[in-house]
Amino acid sequence: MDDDVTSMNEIAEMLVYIGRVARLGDAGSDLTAAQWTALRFIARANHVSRTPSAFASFHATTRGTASQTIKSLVLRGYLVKTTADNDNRSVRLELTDNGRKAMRNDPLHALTEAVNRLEDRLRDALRQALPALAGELASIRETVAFGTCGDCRHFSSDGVVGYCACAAAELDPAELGRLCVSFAARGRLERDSASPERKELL
Amino acid sequence: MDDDVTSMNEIAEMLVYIGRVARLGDAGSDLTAAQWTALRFIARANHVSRTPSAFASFHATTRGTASQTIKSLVLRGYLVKTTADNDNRSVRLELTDNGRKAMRNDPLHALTEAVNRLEDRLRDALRQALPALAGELASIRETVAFGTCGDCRHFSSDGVVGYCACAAAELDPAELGRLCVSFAARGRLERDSASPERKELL
DNA sequence: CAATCTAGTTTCGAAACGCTACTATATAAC
DNA sequence: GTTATATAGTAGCGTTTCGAAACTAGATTG
Repeated sequence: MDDDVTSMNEIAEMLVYIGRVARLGDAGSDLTAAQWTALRFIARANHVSRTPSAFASFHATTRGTASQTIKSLVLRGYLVKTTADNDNRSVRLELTDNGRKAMRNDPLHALTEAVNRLEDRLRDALRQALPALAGELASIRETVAFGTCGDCRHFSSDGVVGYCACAAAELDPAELGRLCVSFAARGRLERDSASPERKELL
Repeated sequence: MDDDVTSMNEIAEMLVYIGRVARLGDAGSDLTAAQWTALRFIARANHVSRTPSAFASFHATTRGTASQTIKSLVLRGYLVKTTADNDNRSVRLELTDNGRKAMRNDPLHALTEAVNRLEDRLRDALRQALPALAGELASIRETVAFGTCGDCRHFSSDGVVGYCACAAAELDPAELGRLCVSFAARGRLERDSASPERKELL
């Protein structure tokens, strides 16, 4: 029993350790760790999630800090801002050609390569365990979880086109693998009322 | 093929995301995230690894920064310094009673709890995959990996007492589950000459 | 149309961090 | 045994990050 607690702690510490080491490897390139995280997020987020606010919650920081990080990327010409069609307060972010080019040198590739070298069995296990873990963590913390539309509870498919119950609209197939702020994990039911303020997005 | 690359990237990003979210939850308590990391490390490191330098490499930062972080914990009465018996330059760090008490409120417990809620199958997979991943990452980066004596290549046991080939000495059973700077992963052989400067420790 | 909510920005102070320079001890070379 | 070199740790400085709070402006509710 006590043994078990110890081993959970070891897993948790290892997770933090790996995340930190991978993130800090970002040093040396022309972008800072925070800037890489932002660029990566915008590159992987779906349409409604490519906003400063969504990045702020993904990055577990404040909107103010997120705004600064994004501003620096816009100044460097890696991101462009456009105002959303339906809401003049809101900003949509997109990668420029330079941004896409920069992403090809993403220092995270070291971790990607490390994942690649794992046995298939372990890699598959990670693929399953990590989203579940992110969901549990978000539930405990009562924060927003991030996940892809294809894994989302709001998603359904009639075999031909995907549908998102959250957006109440058909889903562009390209969005399926993208991150969404209004992601809701499938499976466990208790998590239903975790984040009260989750309505209009996507 | 291209699909595979995408999914490795997703795993890598998820790892960084979870690590970051867990770490940032540290905010709100009386210690900063860096201070928690230091306290946690000293609490989990074996005898030869409870030094400022070992913490610096674990935390992927410089010795200068590590020194500051540790100084602040000493000032707060969470750590004490003693000079090593055999080397007057070197410092050994230990938790005080206050330090141990503080550890009971470690904000990382949210992640530990999340790990706890996973299915057994997934948790076991993490227990295997993460050390392997840390080893691969360290190998790619050519940095020091961290792991516990029990998983170390230098470790052997005749069934009664454990022995560490690196320290050339019997191993206190209490050290088995502790982190060590001179950890060397078992299994893959190619990793043998990864870090040249790994000799005298433990 | 007034009150309230939300998206985003700005400013400021505190801390983290990397870098460089420095002290002191240990080890190696000759 | 003296000199050179490596290692453990610290101190100071400038940059960057980050959180908190104040602020602007567009949306929403009643």
